[in-house]
Amino acid sequence: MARRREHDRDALFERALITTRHQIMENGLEGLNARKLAKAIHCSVGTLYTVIGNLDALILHLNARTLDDLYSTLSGSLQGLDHQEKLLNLIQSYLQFVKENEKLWNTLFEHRLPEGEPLPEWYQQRIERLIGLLEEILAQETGDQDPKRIREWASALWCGIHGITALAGSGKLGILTNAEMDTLAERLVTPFMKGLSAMEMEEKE
Amino acid sequence: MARRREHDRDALFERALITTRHQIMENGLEGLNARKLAKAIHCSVGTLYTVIGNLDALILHLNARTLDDLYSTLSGSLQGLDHQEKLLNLIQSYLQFVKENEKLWNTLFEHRLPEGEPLPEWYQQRIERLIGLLEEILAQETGDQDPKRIREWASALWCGIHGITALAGSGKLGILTNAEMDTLAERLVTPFMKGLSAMEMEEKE
DNA sequence: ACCTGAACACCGTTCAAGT
DNA sequence: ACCTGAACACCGTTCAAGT
Repeated sequence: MARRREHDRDALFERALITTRHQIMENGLEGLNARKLAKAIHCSVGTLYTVIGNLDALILHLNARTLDDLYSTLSGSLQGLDHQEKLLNLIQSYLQFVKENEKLWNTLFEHRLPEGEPLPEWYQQRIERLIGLLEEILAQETGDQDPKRIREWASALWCGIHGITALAGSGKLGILTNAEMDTLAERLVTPFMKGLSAMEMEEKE
Repeated sequence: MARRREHDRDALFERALITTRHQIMENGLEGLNARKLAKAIHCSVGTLYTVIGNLDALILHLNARTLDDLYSTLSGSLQGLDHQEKLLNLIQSYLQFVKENEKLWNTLFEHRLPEGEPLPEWYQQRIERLIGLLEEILAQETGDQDPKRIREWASALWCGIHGITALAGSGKLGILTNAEMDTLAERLVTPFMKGLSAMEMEEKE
């Protein structure tokens, strides 16, 4: 019996998640609301809340899924490339994902937990897995052995690309420039990598 | 008579703006609300609305003021420096401003106009003035003459720094790294600039 | 003319009442 | 046991009614 109930609840949660995904893809995060969602999955608001806890938790699960999709896309895009191509390819795939999933990606950053609430472990791990992809490439590319420095470069570069997508996503990039995200990313990454190699060469002397 | 009324309305608007600023500095954007604000400036909600139009407009004016403060701070910090010091100084002053005005700075990006509404001219100009500071420095530093390319580098770098502050401001930087904003900025900017100079040298051959 | 605040149209979330 | 939806505590914004 308990098993049956569990299954029903899981199925309802899944329906809630998928419907949320659709609603956000169409109208963004601010188009989401509990009453509409309950109606769409054919249950009462009360039942919805017993299943999802609250809207924040639901959105967190949606975001985790978006991060999973991003990870699959990115790690897939690296298959069978030799290592010089990997970095630009990673970034290009990332930007393409952002463009194709604009509203979902915006939700990743528009949504904030109440002040002080930390992101749950299982959520943080999904982000770490992503930055791991970049660390690996940078370690290969630069030949640097210091994991702390690699992590800092990877974070800095990740932030850099994030800035481009964040401003684009909020419609504020157009004030700075007419350039596309891809152009800006190239303008940032190419000098950055060239500088890194130069620094490595100096160090070897 | 008309003059007198104008003055009263302007004074009330100013009080609304200052009080908003205080409320946001203490409780962030989501701590703001029309009823509390009206009470704090001793008028009814109705009167508040005749003066501010709506909350979006009020926040836009607050943000414009924050951008003005940032511009003063940054251009002041460049006075009397020789040109190699300027870039790192600009970025350091920027990061310090963000830290000292965390909630105001967050409001700059947390606040979004309703979908499709463009930012007003007078607001966009304040952003352009800021990017202008960076363009000037990059033009000096690289010696590059092409204004389009300078604008792209400036935008890319601005986005890069923005990414660091945006993730820090939303509490998500700590997932990537324990490094401080300053460290990350240095890790991004130093290779970037080194790469730019290397590219300029190659071009001259 | 101008100010007021009750009223409207929404929210997220809960819990007494029903089955 | 479980589901329901009215009810609570909020929002932003407006406008009939008062001065």
